[in-house]
Amino acid sequence: MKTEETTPYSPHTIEKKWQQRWNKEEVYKTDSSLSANNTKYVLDMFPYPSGAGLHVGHPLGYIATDIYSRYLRMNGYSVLHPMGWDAFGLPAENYAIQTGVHPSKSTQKNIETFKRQINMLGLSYDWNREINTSEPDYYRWTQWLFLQLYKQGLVYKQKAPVNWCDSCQTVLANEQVKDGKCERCKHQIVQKNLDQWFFKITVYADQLLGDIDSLDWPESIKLMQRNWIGRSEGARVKFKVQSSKLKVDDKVDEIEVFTTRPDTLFGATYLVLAPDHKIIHDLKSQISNLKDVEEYIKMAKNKTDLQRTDLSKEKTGVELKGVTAINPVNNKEIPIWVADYVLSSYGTGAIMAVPAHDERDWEFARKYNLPIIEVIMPVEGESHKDEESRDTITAIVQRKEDNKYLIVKWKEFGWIAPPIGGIDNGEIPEETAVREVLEETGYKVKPIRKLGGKIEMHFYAENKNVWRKRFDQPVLCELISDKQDVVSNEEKSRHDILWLSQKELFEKVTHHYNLIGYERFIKNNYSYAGHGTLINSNEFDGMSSDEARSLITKKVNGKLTIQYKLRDWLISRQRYWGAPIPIIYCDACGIVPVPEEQLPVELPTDVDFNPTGESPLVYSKAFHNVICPQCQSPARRESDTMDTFVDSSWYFVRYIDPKNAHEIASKELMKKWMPVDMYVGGAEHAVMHLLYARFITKAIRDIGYLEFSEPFTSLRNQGLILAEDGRKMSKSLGNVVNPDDVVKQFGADTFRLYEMFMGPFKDAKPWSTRSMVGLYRFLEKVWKIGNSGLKQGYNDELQKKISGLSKKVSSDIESFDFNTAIAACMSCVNTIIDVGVGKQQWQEFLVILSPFAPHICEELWSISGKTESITFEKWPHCVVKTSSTDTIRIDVQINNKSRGYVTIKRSAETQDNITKLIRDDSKLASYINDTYKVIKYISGEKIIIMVQ
RNA sequence: GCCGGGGUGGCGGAAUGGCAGACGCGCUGGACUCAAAAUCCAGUGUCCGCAAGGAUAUGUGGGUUCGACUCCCACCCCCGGCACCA
Repeated sequence: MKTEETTPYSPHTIEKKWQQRWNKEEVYKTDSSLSANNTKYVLDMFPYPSGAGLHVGHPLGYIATDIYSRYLRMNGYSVLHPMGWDAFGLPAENYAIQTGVHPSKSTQKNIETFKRQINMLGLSYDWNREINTSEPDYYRWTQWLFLQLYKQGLVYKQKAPVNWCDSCQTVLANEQVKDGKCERCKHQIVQKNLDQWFFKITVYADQLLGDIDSLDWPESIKLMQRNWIGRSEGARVKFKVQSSKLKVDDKVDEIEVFTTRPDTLFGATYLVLAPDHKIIHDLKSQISNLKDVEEYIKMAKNKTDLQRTDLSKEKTGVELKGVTAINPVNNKEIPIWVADYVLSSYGTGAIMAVPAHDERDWEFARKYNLPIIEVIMPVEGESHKDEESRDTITAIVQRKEDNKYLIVKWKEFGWIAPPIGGIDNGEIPEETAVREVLEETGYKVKPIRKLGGKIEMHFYAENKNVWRKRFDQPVLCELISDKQDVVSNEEKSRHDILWLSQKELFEKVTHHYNLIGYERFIKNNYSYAGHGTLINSNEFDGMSSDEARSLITKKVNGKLTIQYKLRDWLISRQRYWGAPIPIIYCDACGIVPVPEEQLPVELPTDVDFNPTGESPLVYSKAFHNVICPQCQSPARRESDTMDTFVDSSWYFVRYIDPKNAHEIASKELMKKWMPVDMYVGGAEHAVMHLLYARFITKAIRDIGYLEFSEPFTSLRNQGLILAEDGRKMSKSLGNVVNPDDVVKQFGADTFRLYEMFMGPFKDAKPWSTRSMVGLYRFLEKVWKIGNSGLKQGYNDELQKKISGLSKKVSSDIESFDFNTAIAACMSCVNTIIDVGVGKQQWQEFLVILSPFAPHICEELWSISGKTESITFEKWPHCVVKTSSTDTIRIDVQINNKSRGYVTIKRSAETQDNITKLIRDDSKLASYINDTYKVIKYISGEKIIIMVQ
């Protein structure tokens, strides 16, 4: 292309010009008329307006939704694409403590910065719908929501052990505690018993779990939610408590446990209570070693969560002497222990320990010498008709010098297995093991002990041509001497002897040879946690775990139940900068909800922010003292505020109708827009925000305000943007990239393209300022083409490319593969530079590029003669040209190597013709000689394979 | 430990089971220039070769297939989440 004198690409002039114009003409204002159909709601997770301003990670998601929204508009949709501020929160309050600047002031200032930065990127938000959770107009409805939930019985107040952060001087929700530390300030969390408000999210546990399946969300997020909700099926079983001192009027006569494995009840050899279990207190008078017990409880209480969950440490516990429990299934007397490996907050806070079939109980039982009874026999394979049944042993022989194991390789069948043999009449398994090892290998061994219980195995014996069932007992043996006895020739001819390391065992030992037994042995863990066949369980012997669970539960009058890990949502915060909880305490009337017409309960301004452990609101006379709405006598207001996650659990509803003074949002408008079609944000909200929003949605639905159950139909996560050094961007490392600087240097369009081009949207990827020039160069090329007098011509090769481009970019935008969409645009521009472009084709190209780089495309669009904004231009839908259907491409492989392809008319597609084509193709012909022939030709897959 | 997601040039990354490395960065050489930037042209996985070309190559080892980055099995490593939930 000739280098003509054109105006240089000057992004700042163009971008400023178009941003002003879009703003003035309210191009992005939502068409909110009820008649508008084909609506889409595209939403970003709204930011907390921090003092640091916009970080380059924020726009990644915003640019993606902007591209998505622009694409949808061009496809005829009416798009709701709003932005707002999650403005309540601790940082603003902490800033106030340091500087004395009121949070509303600093927040307002931060919002201005954020907004300026967002606008500088040319993002197509409808600012008429801007919301701010810290404004009374907004939190009035947060409070209203609280009252609705209260009315529904979904809110309660309770003294409960809560997570207290001494640094933040407030409680935290379970979800906000990471590794026993405050998620925000990393301070150690302590447990405090406080009177706090809770939302009953657990009421919805079942629905929250069940509805996950229907969501178009990343599987990883769905899984995290499922795990967080943590549903387990099991049973509650009561154990009678027995004591030498037990009096008739004693209240405590039983302990209820929750177990997921009622089928193992015969193996329950002791009970364990959590250290803070109420029953311990009630049993006090019966416990003979009370001092030891109290000391243990005190020690356990002083442990931090981090210490308690340190799995590398041994479990500890203490027996309650003087009391015992009765296992209801066989009336056996078993000891009761207290140990902090049992949690009071899950199930009943008490467990039945089955050491033979639970790893933790096993570890504990071994340490304290508690009895271990096997009641489940593992089963490998499935049973078949006419099985032969035999009792066998597997001898596990370890050589001390090198820790290798004695293994036999069967020549005829290729099996690799330890010595195995049938137990003869009158033998005990240990004797069989010694005998078999000697017979097969000539080694003399002595038995050490049985490894766990028997294992039931079903397998096909190839050598005998029959299905077999074995009840196999693994026996650990020790080598007496390295010397081998003479082995009979018959045995020798059948197998070789190998010594394998642990690792090799897992790799080489073949199929049905006792892998369960091995694994349990090698991992030094003889508890078997899987299902199987019951043994040592009286009348239930021989049943499967599945059959036995309900029958045993029934026999002991237990109850089959479902247990969740999910706990109620603690929403009280002892801080100022949040929505006040709309509750009044009256000496006469008790807890009185603030009447709806008195909302909002506004935050006072006469407060001292310095944290005291109580809400700063306590010290505001104007706020604290109030008249009881019921009896008009003096009363006081609740001084706690709500967790900011309450604000963000419903904000997407308010965007629908942000200025409505009578309702949270008009039902008609909600019907029109909700639920959110596409929601984009970071994966760090996998369980908190996203679960809370789902819960609140279901709750409002049940109150009658919504007609759907899930707020976010589709969810996409953006990946983290790392610093150039590959580490996380952080102020302290000094590696933060400021979007202002980048835009100043390259312009917004380059910035947008770069962030989308960096790599897959959902992946973490490092920033590279150096690589940005590539995108700038690309736009310079685009600029040059757009400014060099366009021909009227029409180029076939290019038209094919542009049709393909429209298809490629469409599908890439829909699947959030923005990086490859941009690559395709670049490739197209390279073609244009090579072959030239006609005006109409150029305009089509601009439309395709415009969602990514709207400013330059608007400018070139107008330079090309258009007067309307490109915003609502119709997206060029590729007409799939069918002219090429009668020719097909046949890839050619010669001697298993792809060498090229030939194109042929479908009608002429015969092997002879193809053979000729290959011979005529100079490149392909160079790979063949005169005697070559086509050996295989797969028409449907367009593949041809030949051998010379 | 368990559950996810990944391992492809110097770098970011492309590849419905069909010519691996698209696109971009960087680098090398050349053109333009007094010179340098910018721009343009050519090249760029590795090894052998003057070249044509050949060999080799997608974490490691096996397997399925005419054909494997892609599917299956085992292992190693990295990232993220959960973690005594009975």
